[in-house]
Amino acid sequence: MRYEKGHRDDTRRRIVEAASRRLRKDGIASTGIASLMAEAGLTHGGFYAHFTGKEALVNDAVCLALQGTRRALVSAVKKAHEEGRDGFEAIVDRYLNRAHRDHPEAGCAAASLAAELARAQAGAREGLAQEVHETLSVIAAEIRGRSPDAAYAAACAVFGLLMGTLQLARVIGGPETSAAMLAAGREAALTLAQPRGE
Amino acid sequence: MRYEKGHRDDTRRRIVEAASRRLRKDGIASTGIASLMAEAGLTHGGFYAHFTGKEALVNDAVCLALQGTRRALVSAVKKAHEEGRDGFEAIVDRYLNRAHRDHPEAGCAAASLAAELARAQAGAREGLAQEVHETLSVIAAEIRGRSPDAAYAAACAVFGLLMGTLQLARVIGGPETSAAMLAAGREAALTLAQPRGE
DNA sequence: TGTACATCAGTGAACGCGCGTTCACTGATGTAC
DNA sequence: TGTACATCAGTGAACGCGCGTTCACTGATGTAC
Repeated sequence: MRYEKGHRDDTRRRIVEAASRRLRKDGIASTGIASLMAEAGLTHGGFYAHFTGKEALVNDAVCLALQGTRRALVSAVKKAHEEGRDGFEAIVDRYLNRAHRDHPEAGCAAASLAAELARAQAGAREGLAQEVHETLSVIAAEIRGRSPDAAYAAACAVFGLLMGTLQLARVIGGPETSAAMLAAGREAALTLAQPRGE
Repeated sequence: MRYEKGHRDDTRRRIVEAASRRLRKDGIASTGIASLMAEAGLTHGGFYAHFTGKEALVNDAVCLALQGTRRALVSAVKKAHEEGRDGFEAIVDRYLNRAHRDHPEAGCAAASLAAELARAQAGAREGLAQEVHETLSVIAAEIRGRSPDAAYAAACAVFGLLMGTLQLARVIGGPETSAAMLAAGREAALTLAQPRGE
């Protein structure tokens, strides 16, 4: 067909975007190449013109998703600062809420896929560490009154708390129990970011 | 063959135990009935004499694993109390350490499978909520100086923190980065259980 | 005591299906002459 | 301006494989007579 310049890149992007949503929704093992390509409006054979294999796609899709989450946190922080609110609190509220709990396909890839990625081949998590590191830095920047190292360490714990709490809220049934989980996580996150007294 | 009394129950237990390890190691979708039965010394056809389907096995195996984790925490608490140490600190150290990070097959099922269970059919997580609730109660009992409700809410956050931190430590490469994650999680957990000043 | 039968945990072939990957092919367009 | 050819994103049949589940069957034992 000889497509216009940029067509190939557009297609690739479309596949990665579709994968990014499907992987978060269904998990890596349960997401098939054929149905994914169909979702992107293509047939399965063309997949290997864009990627060396499933591993490579997973890597790209996970990185894209993590970038999206980070951007969402950054923009929540920016908006909060503009309105004179606390940036850290904005991050927590952006992460621990019902919409995020109920829509994993549009949410944090770490919460949806961390355990499965830990089991995956190395090629599927080449970019992961860097993306997580940058997200942790965004969180650390909103923790005041500590040395950079201490703020980063606190950010690690906060991100673990957010991820873990969201997972619990998703897996434990009952709207009220689940909402209580989110509330408990929120309060704990704020405690972790408080200026260190004691 | 007409086996001795109790043989059937023994076999069933053996299957559930094998599944409990394999599921935590490889995930639900990647664990096949046939290879699981082979691991238990049987052929795949016999599976349906013991379980209505994969869902039912997953449910039993996850509950067994969570019971194991809870017992480990309870025994760590007991030992700590006998030696005059803090029970909560014992729980945290029992959960966030290198052995647990490196051996998911013998570790916490929530950390390995929470996200996948959230996607699974209802039948695969019938017993989950109760098991998690009991584990949260064990943690809550070691958080002093709060009302029962506040201690339980704090336990929710602590368990989320432990799960999330362990997952991050597993997925982020580099022994030193990973060890720093565990240390950050440990410190944060202790902060969350501290008597409430501020 | 000896024989016929019921029991039932476990066997293994077979079912339809989806998986990741390969590959010969298509066909609309840009380029060379 | 008109024709022949190269390009290459995308197609779809085919590969071997493992999946969850079903089912007719096995065969050692306990029980009934």
